[in-house]
Amino acid sequence: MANPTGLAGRRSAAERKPRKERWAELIETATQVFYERGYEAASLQEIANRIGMLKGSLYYYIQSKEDLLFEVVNEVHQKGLAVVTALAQGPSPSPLERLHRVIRGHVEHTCHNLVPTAVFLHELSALPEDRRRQVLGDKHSYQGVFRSLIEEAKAAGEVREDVDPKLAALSILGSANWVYRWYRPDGEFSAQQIASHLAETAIRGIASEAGLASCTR
Amino acid sequence: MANPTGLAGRRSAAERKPRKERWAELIETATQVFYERGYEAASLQEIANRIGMLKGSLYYYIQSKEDLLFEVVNEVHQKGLAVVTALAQGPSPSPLERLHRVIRGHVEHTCHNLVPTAVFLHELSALPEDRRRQVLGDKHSYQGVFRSLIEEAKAAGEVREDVDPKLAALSILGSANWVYRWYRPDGEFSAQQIASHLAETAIRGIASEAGLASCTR
DNA sequence: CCTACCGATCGGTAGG
DNA sequence: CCTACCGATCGGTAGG
Repeated sequence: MANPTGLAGRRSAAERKPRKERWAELIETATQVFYERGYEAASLQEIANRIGMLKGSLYYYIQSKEDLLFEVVNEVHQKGLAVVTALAQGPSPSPLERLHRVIRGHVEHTCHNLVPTAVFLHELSALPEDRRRQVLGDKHSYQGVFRSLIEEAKAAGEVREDVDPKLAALSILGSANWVYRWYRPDGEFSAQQIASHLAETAIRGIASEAGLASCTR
Repeated sequence: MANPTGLAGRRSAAERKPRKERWAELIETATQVFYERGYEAASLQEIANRIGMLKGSLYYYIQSKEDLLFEVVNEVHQKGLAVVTALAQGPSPSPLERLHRVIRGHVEHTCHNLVPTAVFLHELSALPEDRRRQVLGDKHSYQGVFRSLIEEAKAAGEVREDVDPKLAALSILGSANWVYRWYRPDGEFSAQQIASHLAETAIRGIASEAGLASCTR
């Protein structure tokens, strides 16, 4: 480390960065500290230290510590949801193929945005209920994307009759989300490898014989 | 509530309970408070209040707050592991059938012990590394049970050749563990329903044609 | 953004 | 287990 004290050192006013730039730096640092310590255990003091600012000065940018968590969590949720909905709407021979693509995309996005995703999945519960709902939206948007695809596939006869779409959606989302707990960029499995495996087994788990036959992978 | 202040009220020395009884009450209360607030946000003050004791008096039973988390987390982990290993070793026509049973048992155990399980899965990371390892053991015991069964099934030709047992184990554990995030005792799905679904889809996800045929459910 | 604070609460302890 | 504490740190603020 260039700075063994962990303090970035305060700058003179002349070095002040543009507000937008500072804000981005602040969010990035907060994400990292929340990831390492957990939201509750993370202190504004440490965040301030890392960006070379006094703790009180953070309030030039925020109204409360909670604002930081909200921002971090909201940002990654929007991004992830965008990825997943885009893939779900794309063209494809069959709903089951689209589901396959959505799972892959979701898992790869998780792996490539491990730190903010982990904060989202682990610390969302630290937000008060109203702000949590503000992030998630009134609908179960994420779950809804998966569920709709499964319903569609079921209507097309590609999914077994005894499969409950909501239960299946929760199950698939679970195996996918859990990835943040064990994936490591330098680990033995690549993001693509994990994404492919999860998508493949999830599809096989719910597909009817007809559905399985229609997937030519 | 019988006591609207949230304080249980202190007892006279004559009402002092046996140490073992008090200890059990303490652990149970700590589990609940950790569940509701998260470990970091939970205060010893609140735990003490709920059992009608002064905060300082807790140190008659513990050396640190961390002791409480360790105890809670260790207890439920041992119990869960016992359930799963017992089921894995039981008699059965095929390894895949045993895996089916293990997944069901694991999920039902999770649902029936939702609060301590949630604390285990969510707050384990709040323990320092050495005590975390002390809980989990040096081996990945949980993951190992699932992985071994999958390896066995693969050797018996019941699992597809292209399935990586470790990846499959992590995937199945993920969908099962995630249940603590959405299962509610009064929700629309029963523990048995969820357990059956997860087991069924997980098996179908990895089974070979021969393996699928050998499972007559 | 810094200076200079504050009240509240936290985990924990000595001594009985 | 209670009495009676303590130092540290926390999130947050007034004023510039």
